[in-house]
Amino acid sequence: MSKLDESLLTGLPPFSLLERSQIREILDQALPKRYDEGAEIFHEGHDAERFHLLLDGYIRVVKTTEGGEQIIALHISPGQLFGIAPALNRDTYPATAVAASESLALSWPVRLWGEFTAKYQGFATESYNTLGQRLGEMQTRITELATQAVEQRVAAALLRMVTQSGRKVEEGIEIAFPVTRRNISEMTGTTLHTVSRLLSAWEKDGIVHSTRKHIVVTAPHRLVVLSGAQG
Amino acid sequence: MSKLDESLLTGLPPFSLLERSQIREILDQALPKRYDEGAEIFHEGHDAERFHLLLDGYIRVVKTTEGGEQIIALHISPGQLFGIAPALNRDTYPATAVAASESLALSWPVRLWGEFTAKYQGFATESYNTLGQRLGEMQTRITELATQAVEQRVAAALLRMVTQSGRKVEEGIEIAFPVTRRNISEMTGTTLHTVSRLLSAWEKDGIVHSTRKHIVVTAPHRLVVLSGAQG
DNA sequence: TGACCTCTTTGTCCTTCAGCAAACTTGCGG
DNA sequence: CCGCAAGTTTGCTGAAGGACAAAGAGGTCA
Repeated sequence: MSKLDESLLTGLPPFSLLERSQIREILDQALPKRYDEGAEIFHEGHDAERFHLLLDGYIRVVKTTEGGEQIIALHISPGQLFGIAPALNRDTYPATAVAASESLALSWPVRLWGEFTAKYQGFATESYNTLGQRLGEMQTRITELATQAVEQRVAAALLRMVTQSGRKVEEGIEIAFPVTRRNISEMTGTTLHTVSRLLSAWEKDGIVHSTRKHIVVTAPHRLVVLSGAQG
Repeated sequence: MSKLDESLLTGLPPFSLLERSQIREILDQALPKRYDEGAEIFHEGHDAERFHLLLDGYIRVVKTTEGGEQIIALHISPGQLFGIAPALNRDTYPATAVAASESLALSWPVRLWGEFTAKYQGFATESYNTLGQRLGEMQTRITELATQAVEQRVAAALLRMVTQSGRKVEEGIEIAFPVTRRNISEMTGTTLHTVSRLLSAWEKDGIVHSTRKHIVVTAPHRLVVLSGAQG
């Protein structure tokens, strides 16, 4: 097995302040792994044995209710840490992580967490920044769910995915990983039927263009208006 | 001005591992302050200049939408840290804190945060535990808002307040701070009218007994059933 | 004690959206 | 190339709960 290249980590915030030799050390302890679309990286409630860094692809962090309904808590983009239960002193994962598209991630055993935060300058800070952002995002979703109508929430969810993972194509901006109507309903607390109706309507209005598991936003500004421009 | 008594902090988790002399040091740097019911402790978006510890009373952490609607994000009970923006590297408060009842809190300038976490054993750990719990609670609220009907959410909200602050009285368990129908609607994303109807119905059923700003849960188990026993 | 403000209750109407049902499309595996 | 599974669309119906309206009940302050 060939060694991982140092350039993998060089640009990433948690490691940006580190020496080449330190990055080497970190990489030598990392376990790289590829995940197929739909594959589970870790499961809610299981022992948190490793923490992860996404190099490529997209991850959905999902909670399942006892009724069997799923709620998408979070999307992870390349370069982000995830499954960082140790940062919160938890010893089980609070949610399940599933690859939204084919993905590549590194992971380390949790016992290295303490070492990383102590030894590598900027690592702890950056991790807590991430946490803060996620907390803020969750806040926003709570207020959305509590105060906004379904249409606005769906619009906001689309916009969020676009900002987190949008890539420019000729028609507009495309969401870079596969998304189903059901997925969107799981992000917004509605049904896939309602999402389908909304997307159909927006398609007719020329705001989005969608095919199976694939969405391009052609008029983001109009979506912003629909979303009620929260925050 | 008289010195603060060391026993104030002795039992509290963030300080439980510390020496008497260390607690003295910490107290000497603290600014104690009393807040009337309804008084604001800090405001969303303002510079986070201090972090706080609630000694007595109850705090509501509130977000306001641009439409002017309020959402209650969190309740703080005595012994808990709050306004800990520095833990997440934020330099502004993410929400507004209001005293739900007459309250007493200590506070320290944020520049001491780094010192506290570095110097006092257990302080950092405990803070991040708290954060983890709050994150988990927010998760729970998101799934509730996304999947449960209003009645279940209101029942769950009552139960949450009862567990966090309930005190036993002869009739049942009483929520230890003033709560209005509007407050509950702000916790559950509904209207005060709907909350009023629910409470009236429950009163008729002998599940709760409520007077103005004041709620006693007389049959908690039945409320658990109504809440759908989430989690 | 009276005026006022906040909190609460209750009624009626009406919109939104979930639930149910069924058909259609697309892609994949055998 | 066919069959099947997963994803999507669309119509219909009904119920939950938000919006609007109005009045009653404490509490507080002058």
